[in-house]
Amino acid sequence: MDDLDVKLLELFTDEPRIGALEASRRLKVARGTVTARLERLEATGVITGWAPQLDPAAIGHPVTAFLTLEISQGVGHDTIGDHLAGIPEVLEVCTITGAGDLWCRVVARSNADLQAVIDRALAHPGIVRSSTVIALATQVPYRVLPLLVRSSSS
Amino acid sequence: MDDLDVKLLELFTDEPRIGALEASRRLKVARGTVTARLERLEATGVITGWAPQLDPAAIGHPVTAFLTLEISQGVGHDTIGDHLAGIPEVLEVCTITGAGDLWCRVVARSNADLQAVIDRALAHPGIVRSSTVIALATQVPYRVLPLLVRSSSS
DNA sequence: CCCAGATTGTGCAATGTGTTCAGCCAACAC
DNA sequence: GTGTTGGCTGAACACATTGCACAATCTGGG
Repeated sequence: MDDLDVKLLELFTDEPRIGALEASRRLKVARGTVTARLERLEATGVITGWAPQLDPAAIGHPVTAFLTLEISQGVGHDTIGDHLAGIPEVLEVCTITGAGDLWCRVVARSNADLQAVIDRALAHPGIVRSSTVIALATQVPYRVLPLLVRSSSS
Repeated sequence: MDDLDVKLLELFTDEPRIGALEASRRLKVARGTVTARLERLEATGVITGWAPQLDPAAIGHPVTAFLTLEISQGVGHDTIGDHLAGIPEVLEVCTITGAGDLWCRVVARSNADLQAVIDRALAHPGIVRSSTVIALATQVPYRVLPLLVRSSSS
């Protein structure tokens, strides 16, 4: 994870559709080096994928909310996780610190639809309490790159 | 946004490095159709980018936490947003419902480092209160595709 | 019925990819 | 010092893919 790796990732983040050859020209290295570096970054898990990023808002789900769920004692997190994974509007689920808690990101077509989504999410006897906050605006869109640029030492 | 669009997105999510030609073979459509569809999906904002996905854990930041910040009256969200945007470990910031609140996702090298990151995030006079939860495990990794598969009507 | 827009299949030149090769250099162990 | 290893380079090659343009066909709505 040296300077070249960081430059590569910056370049491919800015202009993902350039190929190995064009990247090698920009960075003034051999094409094989670009290929090898990218392979290594994928092998070490730094690059987890090249899938296209999709915008839930653009496919009719402009409402985002965060749910915090409290799970009853004795019910596995995985049980609830599987339940939530079955709901398409649930985009992400994490276990968090606290008394057996889960956090999840959900989206919906409207505030009314959000209610329905939440109802579906909560329709599991293992969930004893929940709280919801609605995301109003994105101040900083999800990003990872700044981490790299600063700490290219790792 | 019809069935073909969904199949295209599924295909490119599963195997992003296949090209237009290979995709056209798999879906049994003309290459030009694949190209045109992808261009349209990008133009309409459904596909927001093709950047490689990076794993913060793989670059030395395995600790994830969610902060909820309460902002003092009269201080703009943007002010705090800019402050937070300047911190590389802050990966995402949203305004949320509630009394002038912000939510953010931060990562850190360790629990000790997390403390330092949080201190930096809170080092703004406009922030009057905060709470932190640490993400322990990912039950459902971030995804969008299930939304499409179900609601390909939109 | 007619039309605009989408899709198709085709062809070609230009470009990029996968692969391999030998040569070079720095770091390292002995 | 010597030898070895690993990474980078520049080059070559066959092959696949892309960008672009074209006319033909299909399809849904006015």
